[in-house]
Amino acid sequence: MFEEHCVLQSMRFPQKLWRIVNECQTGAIRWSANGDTVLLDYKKFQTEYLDARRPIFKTSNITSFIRQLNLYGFRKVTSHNRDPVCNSYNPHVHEFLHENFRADRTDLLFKVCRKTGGKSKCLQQEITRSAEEGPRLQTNCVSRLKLCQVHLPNTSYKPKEFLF
Amino acid sequence: MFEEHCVLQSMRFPQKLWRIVNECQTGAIRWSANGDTVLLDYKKFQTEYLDARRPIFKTSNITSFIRQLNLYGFRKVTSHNRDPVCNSYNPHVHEFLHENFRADRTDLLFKVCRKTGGKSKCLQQEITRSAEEGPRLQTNCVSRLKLCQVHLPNTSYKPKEFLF
DNA sequence: GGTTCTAGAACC
DNA sequence: GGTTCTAGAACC
Repeated sequence: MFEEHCVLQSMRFPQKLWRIVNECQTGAIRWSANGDTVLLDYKKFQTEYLDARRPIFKTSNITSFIRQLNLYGFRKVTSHNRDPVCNSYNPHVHEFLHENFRADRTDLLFKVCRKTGGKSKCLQQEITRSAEEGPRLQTNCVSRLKLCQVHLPNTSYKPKEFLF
Repeated sequence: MFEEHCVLQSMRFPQKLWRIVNECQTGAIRWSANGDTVLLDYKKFQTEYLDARRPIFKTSNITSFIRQLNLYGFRKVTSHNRDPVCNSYNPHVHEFLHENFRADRTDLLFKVCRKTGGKSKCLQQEITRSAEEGPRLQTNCVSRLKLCQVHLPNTSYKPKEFLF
């Protein structure tokens, strides 16, 4: 278990995040029902994963963690197409989307990389983004509508297996 | 007490903040030992003053609260001239400085105003800042050195009277 | 005027 | 590559 913790610490941000989303059992961080976005409970996440006494990330600051998400291209999901878990009863839960950060898709994970000031190393990501954006979002909206009809509290995507 | 709460809600940010710094008894927010900066315990402050069930500010988000501080010209105090309370034993305590936000100086409070994109309404503040900056900081460093020698835990400036 | 999301820049 | 502080911009 101690060794496990050391492995986590040494990983890069996207890999570390993917691992944590899959292993967390408390709802601090989890996949949305579709498995294509991440649901983050700021309050729980701070307590469980940003505790300075047990450092997993180098910061204990939720703001710095959000900055990392943005630097890696995650975007907040707002407005009508949020996961139904993000409602007024769960004010601390926020949803983040990255085209290439999805449950069961470790094959895409290499495309999640840090945005740099100048030219990005994630060339492939840039190229494919515009082509995928349109249809994906459409599909997402339809499935979200269905979800809203049948949603039960705490329904969220359960990963089938851990690939790391 | 309920009425009191309504009054707080209707105040502008600097006045509201000044009031809270003076009335808070828990250490969530308080004056530094000198009374010229504000010590903010993110964790306690979130619980006590950003609770969505008892809204004082319109946000329950500590990040938005910090954005307000910055918009009004508060700056984080970093490096060696921090108040001794801001140490590794108090990881949630952060210190903020505004030239015109000080204990017992309500006469300066009108100069604490929102930075706008273009021209600021706080013309007087702009003019006096450069003249005051040098000597004030020097004095501050000396007194901080003394404080470091004699510092006792939880020592902080106690306001003499509430002027609102 | 207040809130939110994201990014710039400097630093480690 | 990660962290921190601050600001831009859009929105309410």
